[in-house]
Amino acid sequence: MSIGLARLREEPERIRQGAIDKGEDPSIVDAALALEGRRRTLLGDSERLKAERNAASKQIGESIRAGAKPNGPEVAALRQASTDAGARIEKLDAELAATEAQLEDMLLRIPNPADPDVPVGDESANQVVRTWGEVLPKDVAAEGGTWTRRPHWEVAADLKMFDLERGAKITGSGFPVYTGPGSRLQRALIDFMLDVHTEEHGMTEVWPPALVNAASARGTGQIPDKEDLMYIATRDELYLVPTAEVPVTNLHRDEIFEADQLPIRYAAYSPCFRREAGAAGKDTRGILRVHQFDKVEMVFFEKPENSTEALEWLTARAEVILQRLGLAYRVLLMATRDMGFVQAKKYDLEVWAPGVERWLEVSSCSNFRDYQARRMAIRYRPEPGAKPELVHTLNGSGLALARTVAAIIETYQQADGSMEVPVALRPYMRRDRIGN
RNA sequence: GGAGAGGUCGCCUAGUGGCCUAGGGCGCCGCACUGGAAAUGCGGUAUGGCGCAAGUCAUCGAGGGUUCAAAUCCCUCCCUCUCCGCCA
Repeated sequence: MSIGLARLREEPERIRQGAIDKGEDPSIVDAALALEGRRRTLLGDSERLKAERNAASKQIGESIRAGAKPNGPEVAALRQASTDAGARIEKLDAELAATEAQLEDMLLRIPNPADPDVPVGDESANQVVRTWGEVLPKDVAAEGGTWTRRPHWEVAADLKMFDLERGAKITGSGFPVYTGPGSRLQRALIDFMLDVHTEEHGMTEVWPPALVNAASARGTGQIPDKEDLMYIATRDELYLVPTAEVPVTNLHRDEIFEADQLPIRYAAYSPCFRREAGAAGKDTRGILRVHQFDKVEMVFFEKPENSTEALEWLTARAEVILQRLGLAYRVLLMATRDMGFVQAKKYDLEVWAPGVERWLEVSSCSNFRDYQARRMAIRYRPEPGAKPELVHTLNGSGLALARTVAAIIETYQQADGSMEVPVALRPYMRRDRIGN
């Protein structure tokens, strides 16, 4: 992912301001601009010499064909000229390569400027755009007095829905084992979400590999920036996906679409593996922060003029899932310093978990505009025969399972310790309640 | 894992050191012919960089090497296909 050179030259001010808004050092923008000037000078010099060398080589061929002796003085002089040019080219190209590497490194450190309607500031500037559903209280009034909603891990332990201790035994902490009704709930949720996105929202279902190669990890920016976030199978140089975004976005790396093929909208299930380095000791109870979880991800490839609208639609598709599940949630418009380096605009969906009395992030819906597409060279032809342009990419969870499961358990728990099954999931669960 | 074959401009294919700045066919686009169409004919038809432009440079799976010159020769790697072995 990176900023485009053309844009860097055309609107450095906006990019500089974008960096400031995201809390990054804007001086890289000027440094990159200077390097870009140097690159063009070197490139011009090198190409002029290459043209000379090519001409000389061609002339050697023509002379020999015309009858000159291959070892005669005429050919020797041409050969010398070509060799000399070659030596200078070698030096120039080495310098050029170094300059380009440096430039690329800098471009990678210039963030994608946020859209104009994104609030500037840190997380305190995040805006709650809308809320849906009833924010349930922890204490519930009932005929026989009151009862208190418990955290999901207590309910789940009684209902034998997952087993964290044995997960820790066989793998490590943060690797839950879902059992019995908990296991079926996983299956039901994945099925339900994919059905809604494909049959009702018209997305194409994808079931991608859970490991990707280095080129793919680089494409979506997992390496080199977020390498310590991922599990790596070093022996085979493969990376366990932290989200289906990685394999699915890479589906179309180095491809050119015709305009009538867009938009392309995928819904993909995958397990997600995250080391969560730096989060040790946070959210250790239950399944609020785990190293392996399941997720249905939406990934869109759009024409640039439609991406703004597409983000709203995508976010609303994730909301449909929460609404069908009957879970209270709120939509946050993330502020510049809280939204991430590569996003132009991002909404987070947070679901209310009444047992732990917290808003849990279950979806993050982003528009990357052309920033991600540039790195992966994903383009389209606006008109037949026209010059290819970068597409816009978007993605969003729809939804992440573990936290959604926690919210379901805490929302649907009953006074007697059992759990009601959300109506939308009953056909998939083939039961109305868990326990009793 | 072993043996063999192969990766060329959307698809098929030609091309064993210099008229290859890659030829032909199919498909596609434009024009001509036609009442309209088919057939036919003519022209066009990769991507990226630099340049106001003319143009120029790079790319024949990827990377490196030999050479004045590489699709072509050498080395390493990747992928596909066939056969064998192993296997959910």
